[in-house]
Amino acid sequence: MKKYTEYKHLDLPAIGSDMLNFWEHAHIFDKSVSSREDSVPFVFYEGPPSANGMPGIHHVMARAIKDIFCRYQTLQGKLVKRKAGWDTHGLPIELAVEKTLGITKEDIGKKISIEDYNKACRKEVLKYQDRWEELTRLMGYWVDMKHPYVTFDNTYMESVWWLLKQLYSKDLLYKGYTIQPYSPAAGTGLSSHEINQPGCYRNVKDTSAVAMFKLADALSKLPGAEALDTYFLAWTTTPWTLPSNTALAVGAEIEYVVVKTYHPSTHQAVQVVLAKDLLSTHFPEKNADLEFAAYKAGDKAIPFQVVASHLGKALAGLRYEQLLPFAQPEDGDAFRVITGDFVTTSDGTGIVHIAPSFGADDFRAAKQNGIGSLTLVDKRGRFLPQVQDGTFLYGEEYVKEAYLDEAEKAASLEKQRVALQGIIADTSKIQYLSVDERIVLKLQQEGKLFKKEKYEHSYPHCWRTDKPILYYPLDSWFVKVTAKKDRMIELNKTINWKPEHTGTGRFGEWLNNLQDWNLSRSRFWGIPLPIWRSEDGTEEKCIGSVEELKREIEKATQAGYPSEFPMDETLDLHKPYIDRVVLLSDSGKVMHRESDLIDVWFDSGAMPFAQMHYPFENKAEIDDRTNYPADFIAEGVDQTRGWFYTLHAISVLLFDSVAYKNVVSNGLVLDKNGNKMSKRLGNAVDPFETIAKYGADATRWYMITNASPWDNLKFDQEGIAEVQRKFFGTLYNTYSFFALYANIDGFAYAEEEIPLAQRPEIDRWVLSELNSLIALVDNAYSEYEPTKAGRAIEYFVAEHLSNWYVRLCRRRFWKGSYTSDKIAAYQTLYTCLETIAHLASPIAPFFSDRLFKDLNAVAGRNTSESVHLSRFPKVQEAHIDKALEERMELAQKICSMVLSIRKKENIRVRQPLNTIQIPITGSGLKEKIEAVKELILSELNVKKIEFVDESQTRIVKNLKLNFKTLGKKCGKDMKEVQAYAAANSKEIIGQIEAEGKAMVHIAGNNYQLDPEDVDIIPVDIPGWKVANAGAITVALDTVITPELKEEGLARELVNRIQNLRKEKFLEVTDKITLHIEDHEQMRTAILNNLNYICTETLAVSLVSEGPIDPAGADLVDVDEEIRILIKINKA
RNA sequence: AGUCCCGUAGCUCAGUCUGGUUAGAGCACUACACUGAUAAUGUAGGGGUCGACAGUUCAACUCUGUCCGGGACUACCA
Repeated sequence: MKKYTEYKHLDLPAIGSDMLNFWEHAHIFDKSVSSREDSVPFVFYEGPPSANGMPGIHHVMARAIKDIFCRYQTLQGKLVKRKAGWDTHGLPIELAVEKTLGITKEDIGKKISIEDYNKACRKEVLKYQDRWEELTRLMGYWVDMKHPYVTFDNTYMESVWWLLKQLYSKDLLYKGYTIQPYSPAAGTGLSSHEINQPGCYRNVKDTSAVAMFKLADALSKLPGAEALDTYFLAWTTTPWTLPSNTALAVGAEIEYVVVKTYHPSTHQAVQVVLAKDLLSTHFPEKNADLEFAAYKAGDKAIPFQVVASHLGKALAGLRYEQLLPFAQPEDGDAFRVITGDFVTTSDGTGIVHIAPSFGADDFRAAKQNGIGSLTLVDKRGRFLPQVQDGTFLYGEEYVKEAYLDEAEKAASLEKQRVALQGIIADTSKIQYLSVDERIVLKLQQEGKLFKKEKYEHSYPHCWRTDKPILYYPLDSWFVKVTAKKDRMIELNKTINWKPEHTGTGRFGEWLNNLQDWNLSRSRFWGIPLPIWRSEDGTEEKCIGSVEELKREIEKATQAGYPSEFPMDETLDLHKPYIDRVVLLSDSGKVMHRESDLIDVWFDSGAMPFAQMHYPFENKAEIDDRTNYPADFIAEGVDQTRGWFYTLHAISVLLFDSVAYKNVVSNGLVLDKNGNKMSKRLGNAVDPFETIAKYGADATRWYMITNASPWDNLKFDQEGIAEVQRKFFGTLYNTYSFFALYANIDGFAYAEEEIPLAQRPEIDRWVLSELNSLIALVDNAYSEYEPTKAGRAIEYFVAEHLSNWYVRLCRRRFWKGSYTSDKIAAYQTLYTCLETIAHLASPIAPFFSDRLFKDLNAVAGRNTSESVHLSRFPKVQEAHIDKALEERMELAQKICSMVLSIRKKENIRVRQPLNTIQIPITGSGLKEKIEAVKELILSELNVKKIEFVDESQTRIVKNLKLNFKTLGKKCGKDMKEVQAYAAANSKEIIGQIEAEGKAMVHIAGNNYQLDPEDVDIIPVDIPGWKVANAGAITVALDTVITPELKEEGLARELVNRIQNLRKEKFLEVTDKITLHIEDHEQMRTAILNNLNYICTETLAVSLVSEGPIDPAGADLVDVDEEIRILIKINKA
């Protein structure tokens, strides 16, 4: 006879390692895939992590979510392949290598060859691969780590090249200018990632100026304006960009005013244009009343007067004279007013000076409006030679003071002292004047300056050189995602986002404001852009495969341009090797590779295709859509504009399809105080330690059930301990209880299934609840709501199964012979436990499998080797009986109320009582209670329930208004009706009970109260002890008759004997003989309950005798007054 | 700066979509009970201006607006 395994105590970490062993030896994961080879696929994509850092606790969170739904779908019979992946390129890796080697970007190619550098990167990137694999294993995340995709593999890179070539052929890949953060001091562009490092933004004081741009169009285009010189006012904190100005931007819906005033330096009458909202910051209110005629040159108070007002969009198209004409833009129709959505009236003048070369917004706005640019600053941060006038500017000057060293400053100062004579009174006294300051001086001289001031603002600095950065136009390759913007938005609407707002909000907004994707990175370790270009830039070729590369190399070689590039097994498509390839254009020109790498985000976004080396292998799987798009992906919410976006963009652009149908974006894992975890702060939680201490199941369960995955999780180890106790402890206890008695009775589920109809109410109830639970959990998993699933399982186990079913049914398991009632109890409990194993297995894979295997090792009901190879339970609709569930809820409520009365009256449950009374309200209440009467009586240790007709006048009733119906009826008089009803509740109750309605008169209005407008609730039965909750009231007869007292004593005695049995380590099944010392108060109690006492304690004989020998006997207190000796012997 | 999320008991969270009667759980705390599931369990208690203000409504934790605090992402702008 096989026995259910019984355990000494619950050890989740041990169960974890046991099950890991079993899974590995029996190849359960492989089987969970191979056993479903012919089934419908459920496509999952693993977002590749970068293994150059240690995995953290948040990875357990993200991976638990992935695992849950993959396991669930496997239980549903789907084929769920999961290929692991590694993200291996990119800046974080390069920066880590630079740090390790103690070098900077400038050293690469000098102090260290690119070859060696990239070798170091290749090594760095998988530094912690074994730790990642170990965590994956320990936490029970099932993913195929034996055959991962690796983004630095040639096959992966080849697929990426193929995708790039598709983009190229579709004209979706182009070379263009973009404005990027650029450090002239370091001579390199910076990524936004670099700029966002702490300390890069610093407060600096710059000279700001409001410049005057003279209207060049006819005044008739500005209705209402007078016949005066007219200027647009625009503010800048970087006057050095003014020579490169090519446009002015206004807000389309912002209101602008034309103001008549006097020029601040020429003192001529002029008109200026600025935003109405900012009028008062430039023109003090008090000057509005000044007489124009009274103004004299040099007066401090300058009169002004608004002469016209226009919306920004009406100003669009107006032309102005170039402010500082050092050079002309080569293309485009410059020096016009345009509109821009970025224009605000928070400061300045509401008119923005646009220098397209030195600002991202500027560049975009200029491009959209067909306006060319001027880039009058070189890459070292100096003006071009033509920016000189001999007086203020001397050509080839650094535009930021910080770029000059002391000697350069001194030399420049000498120049200034000469050149500025006549403009500045005593030039010997001046300090070095920055370019900004001199431009302001120049504007003032030329009558183009409205105002100047020092302005403090935060400005980004280069983290390597500490010098201010510039925004500078650089050559870059772009993916023209804007060409498919509408389609991307449209297809996004078909994606099921969890939570929804991430898709509509964060992602949707991002798509609505889509910009072309800058693909270029001037780095070393990444996928090289497969584009070769002729020196003059007129011809180029995009290579889409290794094969094509080979052909082109051969072609060039034959024409006399051999490349030193091995095409054998040492092939490596990385730098520096690929840069040695020289190709020929169609017309025979030599072409070299564009030096950039591609954005690492393209690598990961390409994974649906590149992980399969598409289209060079596995072509059909993509083309026939069996492995594409994904049914499900999941990552942190920080990937919304990262991986989620790049997947979507590549898919829509090239395959006109979504890349994934369902996506879960989880929130952050914070420390228990809500702070971000970081190694630096020392509050990072080590996932290995956590799993070792609590087990993966408890960790996963805690993370999933504590909060929805998309909310941030405040990770507190106490919470895991609680889950361990509350959920796993309770479930384990329930199993232990089952195993204990099933082993005694030899229950192996060998008997015929006892039909539902023949099982007692409580069995049918728990099975009904169980099937309701299956439906709920199934639904929650299928809708990607793991928290709801977990919480429902938890609730069922703790409340329904353990605290009610097992507690009430205990006697059925240990009492009496092996009857059909007992078998029904075993079958019911078994079914519950096994079902829970299935339902919980996606979240708690270890414990669930242990439970499943322990049960089936004896019962053999389910032949699956592991719960993870089984099928998800089917809801048996016939078992669900909602009315029964309601009845039981009612029973629980009544029990809890009566227990609270007992508590208040200080009558222990062991003391039997005679009667509870329940006033019957509403129809069917009596029948409902009748059905669960036995449970209530035994739980409460009461003899009988009496139902009291509610019409009995002795019952005290309360009137409660139904605001939902009455609110509609009474409207504004609701409050008064309420007050009236409170004051006259007796009359109203009487009327409604007698006539079925009651009338209320308020302020001339009559309102009829119908029975549905009120609840009449019995609250008290005078002379009884009562409790009420909602519409239910119960009363308890607390009189203890002599019979009841005896019965109570007998129960106390049984209790003491049971305790003695336990102290003496008797087996649950051992029979005993009893000798009880005679006591007058106990005499009749024992006599009248002899049978009861003997069956309960398994006594074959009971002798009550006079004084007994204290030797071998125990002295016990039966109650406060009775102390007797009891002797127990094993029979 | 923009977009989005969050704010309910000491802590972790339900409830808000669809307004209605006394805002609920668990943990923690206190007291008492129960106990052949026992490192479990029950009952009772204290603990809440539902982030603030305004609006809509007979009625607002719930709807609307503004703001405050925390967080994420994106951008960095005259």
